[in-house]
Amino acid sequence: MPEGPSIVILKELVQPFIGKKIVEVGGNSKMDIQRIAGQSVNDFKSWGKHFLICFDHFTVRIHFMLFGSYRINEQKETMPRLSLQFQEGELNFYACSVQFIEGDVNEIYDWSSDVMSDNWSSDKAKDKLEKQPTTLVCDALLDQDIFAGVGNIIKNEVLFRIRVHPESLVGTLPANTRDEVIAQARIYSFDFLEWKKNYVLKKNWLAHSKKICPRCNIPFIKKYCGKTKRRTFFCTNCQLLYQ
DNA sequence: CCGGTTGTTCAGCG
DNA sequence: GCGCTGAACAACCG
Repeated sequence: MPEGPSIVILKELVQPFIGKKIVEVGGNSKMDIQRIAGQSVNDFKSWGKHFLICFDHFTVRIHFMLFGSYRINEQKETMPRLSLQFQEGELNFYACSVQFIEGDVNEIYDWSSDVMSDNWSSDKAKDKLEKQPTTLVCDALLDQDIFAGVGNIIKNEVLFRIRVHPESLVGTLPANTRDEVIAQARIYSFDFLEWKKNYVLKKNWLAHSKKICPRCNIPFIKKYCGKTKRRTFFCTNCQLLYQ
């Protein structure tokens, strides 16, 4: 569920609810979710892993964290965190974080840092990377201020694809390699989107959760890398370490 | 059946 | 105030 492309899929699936009025609200969120009742959905947006439901004067931010899920016109056995009933159809969110954002969402979110956005700016990502040369590239890819939407799977796959060791220093990467990190963070995310839509995402993993490097046929290293200490799979033979 | 995780925030500590 | 660590959250897969 959680990585950026999965949120883009959700956004596409809920398009029929745009402009529709919410007639009833339920769920066990501790936020004041009843204020949503009677409101009409102006738009659905996404920023990285954030799913945004926009109303006239406020926006509901859903973050699925690690375990969150949703159902459209269906229900799960468990109590939803937030349930939106429309005249026709319903939207249910489970085990997620629900937050309210007041005012204009365009002033709060920088769309240029979302790798899935039409407004994505690789130049801004480059500027941010240049400001933190001692950051490990595995940590940089997970930094939502730089690559909003990139998660642990995308991180592992991008680094394998461009043959970069996860513990390489951002500032030591050759310029063209650094540019590949930035370019593939976006390109792989769109590959992820298409594969996920076609239910072939896992089949296309080359590194994430794999035991053997498909290029070298030697065992991958599995290590909890960087200050983010997330599971990282890499090949010490074909992924070059820059330090 | 248990262990681990596509994520983030926050308290506590030195 | 800083960075680091661990807990908390809570669902599903293998």
